[in-house]
Amino acid sequence: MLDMKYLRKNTEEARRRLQERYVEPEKLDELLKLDEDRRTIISEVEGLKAQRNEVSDKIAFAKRQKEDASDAIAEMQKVGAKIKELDAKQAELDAKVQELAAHMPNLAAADVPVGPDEDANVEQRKWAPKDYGTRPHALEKQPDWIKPHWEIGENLGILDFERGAKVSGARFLYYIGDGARLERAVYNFMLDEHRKEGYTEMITPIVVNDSAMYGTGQYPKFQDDAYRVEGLDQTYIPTAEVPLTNYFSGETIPAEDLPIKFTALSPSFRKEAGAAGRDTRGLIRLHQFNKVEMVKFTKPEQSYDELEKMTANAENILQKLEIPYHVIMLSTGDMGFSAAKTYDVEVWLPAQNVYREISSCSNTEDFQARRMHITYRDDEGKLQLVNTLNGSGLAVGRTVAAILENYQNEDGSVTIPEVLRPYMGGEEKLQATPHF
RNA sequence: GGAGCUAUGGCACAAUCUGGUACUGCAGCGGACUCGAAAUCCGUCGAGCCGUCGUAUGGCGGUGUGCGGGUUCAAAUCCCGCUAGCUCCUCCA
Repeated sequence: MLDMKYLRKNTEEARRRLQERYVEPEKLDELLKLDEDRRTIISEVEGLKAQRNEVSDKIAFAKRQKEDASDAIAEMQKVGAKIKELDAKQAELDAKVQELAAHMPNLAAADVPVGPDEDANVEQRKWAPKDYGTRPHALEKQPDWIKPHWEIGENLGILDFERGAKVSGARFLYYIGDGARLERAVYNFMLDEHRKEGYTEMITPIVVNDSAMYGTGQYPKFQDDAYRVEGLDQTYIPTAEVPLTNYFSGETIPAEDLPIKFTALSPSFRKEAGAAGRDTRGLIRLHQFNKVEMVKFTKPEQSYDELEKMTANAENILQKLEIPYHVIMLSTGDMGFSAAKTYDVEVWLPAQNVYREISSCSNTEDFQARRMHITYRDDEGKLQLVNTLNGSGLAVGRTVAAILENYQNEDGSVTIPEVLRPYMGGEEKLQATPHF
């Protein structure tokens, strides 16, 4: 949620910054007009309420003195009717202002590249291991035996997309045997790494209420992509960002506790509305996937430093796994609704010869905190909104895909990255193990 | 799922039956006493949100007794709906 006072006082700047986010300027004009109408009504109705309060006191006093007050009561009946009418008008305007404001995305930070889509994103840095050994190399032509991860997984008998589709539908799958074990090793490794960095590990509700979805900005605009529980005002989370960030909703956090860092593994549910036909194979775009999430609550002056650190925490996972990636800064048109600035970490998938998003780290500044009313007291004792950040650390299924593709061998086996071996009972290789 | 009870400032509580300035204590803040502190005494204390005025510490007004409605000149109080917690029954890992 944007700050109405900012929009009123800095209208021209706001207009420009909203245009950067591809919001039509008319939306802002409409919002400000409604806001003005609303304030006019408030002034009017508050005057009447002040009058009513005053006269009611007099009536109370008169009654105590056993005097007659029927004239005043008759007069206040008229005032009361007028107040009721204006209250209703104000409620209507409040709802309209709320509706419009709730659909406005966050403003971009000053250094975010302006552009309509991913073509305007700007690469920040690239990383690759010093020694690839015999693995497919990010910078060289790929050998012709290289396979996409879904073929590797099916050949090894560790991924079953067909049964997933049979039992649930497209974009669902089973992990089997070593596949399930690998997924578990990956997210345990991630959680352990984040714990070392001071994140508090959480297990959160996977179903949340509407106000939580609204608080982080998924609602009201993106309801179509959510798995909503029929008959209840609850939703299967699209990311653990929702329960983690809403943990403090409505609360004032002691300033000395900031910054606070949470991490959680959770399944994430997305309908992927509008993605029909894209990435239909493999682990890239599923309706249900595991993700390790990072969330931070900070003071405003800390939040951009903490964004850099969070992105580094995501990168750390891929560096320890020794998988190539690059980091890009998203453009104003490609960023998510609540974000002021976003870094995507994209992992290299050799079989497709592309970088694919595996983490998205965003600073929402006070955009979510304003919706959720999360505050702290500054040095002067005044309440201020905290800043909230969120990032994947990392998408687990996509990490498994990256491991399968980057660590595949010509004989169809997959070498297990060294850091995962302690989590895999010391095993060094995934071999074909037909199960069922 | 059924029944009963509960929800008031940072904390603990009163006022609810019988509608009329939300009591008191603790904590907090300011002051007195003191070399200083404790104790004591005096004063102050509804966080936040909204509107408005002001360069501003802030003033004025509105709102604010879990949430949303209703009745009334006036609601913590009466009525309806909801949420959460507790107790019992039922069920369950």
